[in-house]
Amino acid sequence: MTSDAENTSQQRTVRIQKLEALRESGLNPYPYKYDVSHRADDFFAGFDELESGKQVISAAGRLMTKRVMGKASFCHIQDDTGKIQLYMKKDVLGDDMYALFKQLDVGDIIGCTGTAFRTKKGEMSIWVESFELLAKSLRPLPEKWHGLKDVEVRYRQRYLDLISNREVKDVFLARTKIVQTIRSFLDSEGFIEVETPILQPLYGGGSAEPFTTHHNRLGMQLFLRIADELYLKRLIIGGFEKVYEVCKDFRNEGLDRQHNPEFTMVELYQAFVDYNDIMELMQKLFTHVASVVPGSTTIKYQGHEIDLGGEWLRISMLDAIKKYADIDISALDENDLVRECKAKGIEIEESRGRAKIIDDIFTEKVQPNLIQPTFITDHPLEMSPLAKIHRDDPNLTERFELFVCGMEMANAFSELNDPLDQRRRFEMQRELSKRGDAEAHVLDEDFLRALEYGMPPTGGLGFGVDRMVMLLTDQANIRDVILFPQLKPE
RNA sequence: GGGGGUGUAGCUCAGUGGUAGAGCAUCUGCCUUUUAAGCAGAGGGCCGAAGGUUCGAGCCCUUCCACCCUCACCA
Repeated sequence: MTSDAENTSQQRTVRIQKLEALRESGLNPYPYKYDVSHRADDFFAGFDELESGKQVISAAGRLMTKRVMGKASFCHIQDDTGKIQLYMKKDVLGDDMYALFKQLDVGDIIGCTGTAFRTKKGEMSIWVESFELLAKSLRPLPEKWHGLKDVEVRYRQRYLDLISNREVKDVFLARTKIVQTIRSFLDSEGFIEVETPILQPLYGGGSAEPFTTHHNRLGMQLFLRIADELYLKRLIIGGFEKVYEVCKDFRNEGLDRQHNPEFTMVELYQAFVDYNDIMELMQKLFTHVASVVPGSTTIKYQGHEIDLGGEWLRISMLDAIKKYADIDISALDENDLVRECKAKGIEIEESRGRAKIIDDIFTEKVQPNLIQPTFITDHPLEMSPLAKIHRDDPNLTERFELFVCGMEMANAFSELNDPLDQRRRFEMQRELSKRGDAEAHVLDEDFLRALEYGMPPTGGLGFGVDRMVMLLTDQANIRDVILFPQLKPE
């Protein structure tokens, strides 16, 4: 992308000349404040009273359109809540101020005072008595009718996207509302919101490659967290019984429409409950959030109609793989699985361990079928180094993942609280690491020490906020729910 | 990394080998309830970059860059 001064030179030069002319005439093109009595939504909501009372009001915003018709003009200003039409009349404003108006450019920020009135066509407008330039704009805005379409510019210069495309702003307002709703739900359930380190001497709690960084004074390598799990469990050990964190996590992975290297999760941990309780909590939370945004438990996502309000499907990982891939993995070791996948034409990467192969089968054969909300439960032991062994089957764990529209939305366990078993699991991961698995969990002695003091039975959950927002706002790409998504450098 | 696509004026887009186009935006003039305001005129381009083919390249070829889609990778 080319973008700079030389490109916009003509229009920019004209605007800088206007700016200098304003300064010479004694006007500050960048004054300090403006008293706003009404924003657009207040104005429209109270219009009838404002009009009949002839009350003088003030409004401010960015000039978005401008129609000069000789001695009278119309324009629209846009504020945080909407657009208001202004009527500027030469014999009301006086010659000087009207001349100033004609010098304004679309994109300038102005404030005005005046009274409410309706035009002949019925548009609620302000009959402007005076206005003031609040900030001069030096670059032309995107085209008023088509808006800004160039995706790269939309992400790189998100402010232009937000100015030009109202529906984009609505998605981010919805995101804020969703996060608020999650918080208020968890608060009302008695959870305590906490903050744990982003810079960690060891990374843990997930299978992912981390970003590394360095602390100069301590002379040590640090990692940006890939998950919060191990710190939140330390808090459970410390006596907090219900904690959660809205956490930015970082994973050094490829980018696609469901992955951004920094993303937001909510993780929560509750003492004295198991994964069945957490499953109920997840469902309750999700349906509650949907009932606020978009406002219904029946939602549409990319052409699918999703019913969050009904019964959610539950199927064990083994049964799901039997059903969709026709493989009974419980009886098969790593070599058998490799053979079976080859026979069935399932693409897998060999010599990465049994867990990865099962995950490959699941991702390829099962996941795309999980459209309605589905809990996949009871994952094999090797896949789940932080989950407690299943009470009925020592080869499985008490774990679930939630899928909607083929997207993984959440991951939860009855948390492993047997410190000696946890040590063995870390050691299994170390073997995977030796075999070249860059995402294997690393052994965390400090965490093991904490576990050895005793952690109560605990249910834990992590879910992706970005993906939840995607689902609830019907966005296909994670970049459309992250204000400033990661891009290659310009 | 593989496959497909896109890149032309500030923005949205036309332009399949023969002088670089439109609408909006900008500048000048007219216009006192317009609303994608209108009318008349003007300026604005290294056609993503570099090579090549050709008498002649925005267009054809090669390489590169950026972005999008898709596959792979990635809980």
